[in-house]
Amino acid sequence: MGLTKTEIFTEEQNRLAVMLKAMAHPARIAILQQIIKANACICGDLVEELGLAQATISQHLKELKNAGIIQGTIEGVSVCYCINPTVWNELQQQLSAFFSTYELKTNCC
Amino acid sequence: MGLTKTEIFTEEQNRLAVMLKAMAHPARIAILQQIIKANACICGDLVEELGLAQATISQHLKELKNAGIIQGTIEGVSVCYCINPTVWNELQQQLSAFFSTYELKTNCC
DNA sequence: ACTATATATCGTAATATTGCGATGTATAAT
DNA sequence: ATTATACATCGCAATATTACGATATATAGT
Repeated sequence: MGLTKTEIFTEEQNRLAVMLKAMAHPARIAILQQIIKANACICGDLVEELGLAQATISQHLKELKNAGIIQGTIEGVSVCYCINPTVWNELQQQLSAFFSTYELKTNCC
Repeated sequence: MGLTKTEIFTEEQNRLAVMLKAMAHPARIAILQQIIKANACICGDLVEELGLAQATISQHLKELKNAGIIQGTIEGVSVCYCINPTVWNELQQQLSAFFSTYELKTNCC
């Protein structure tokens, strides 16, 4: 064993899990915050901002990109990363919907 | 290596990462959905609902409980699990705030 | 006390993640 | 063409996750 049984879950559950997993690391949360804060796209600045090696940051960026949360555009020597608005909004919607399904009721344990 | 460098991140970043990580698995998303749907708390029903072994479900429940997202109350032979309203709302607030920091601007890559 | 039921925990195998140094690749400048 | 800069990728070691069978624990009913 050791691998998730994706086949027994819905497409939606798997997709949400992938997105959340991409965000579920302090370094990647910090990267997203930095990208959002700088509005325009950043790249190697992240290596200096956070205290991680270049290879590590690059790997984290790849994971965020794979999940579709960010997008990178080559700009000369460097690469400019920014939020993917479509995916970002999609995720926001889905999470919002997910959280709002819960409603506190007294008859619980 | 192989372990996250939590010391270089803020308390908030680490906390959010822990919560998201707890939710970042299709089985645990399914479990949360089931718990919310059934409103009142469930337990071993989850084993039948999802197609996973009892030990596996128990482990997933433990992770959700460790993150504080759910809480379990012993009820005779069985254990009743339900959402922890405080943590749930906290997480909802934090995520909402996080997502709303982003605002689309044209001058991007 | 004995048995059934429900859940938790242990131990284990397979696989994934994290982080980094070293190295590759691709553009810009001289 | 050569060199510098910026990233990406490879390979590795340490650790974490996922899933499950087997076993422990704890309550309820007889």
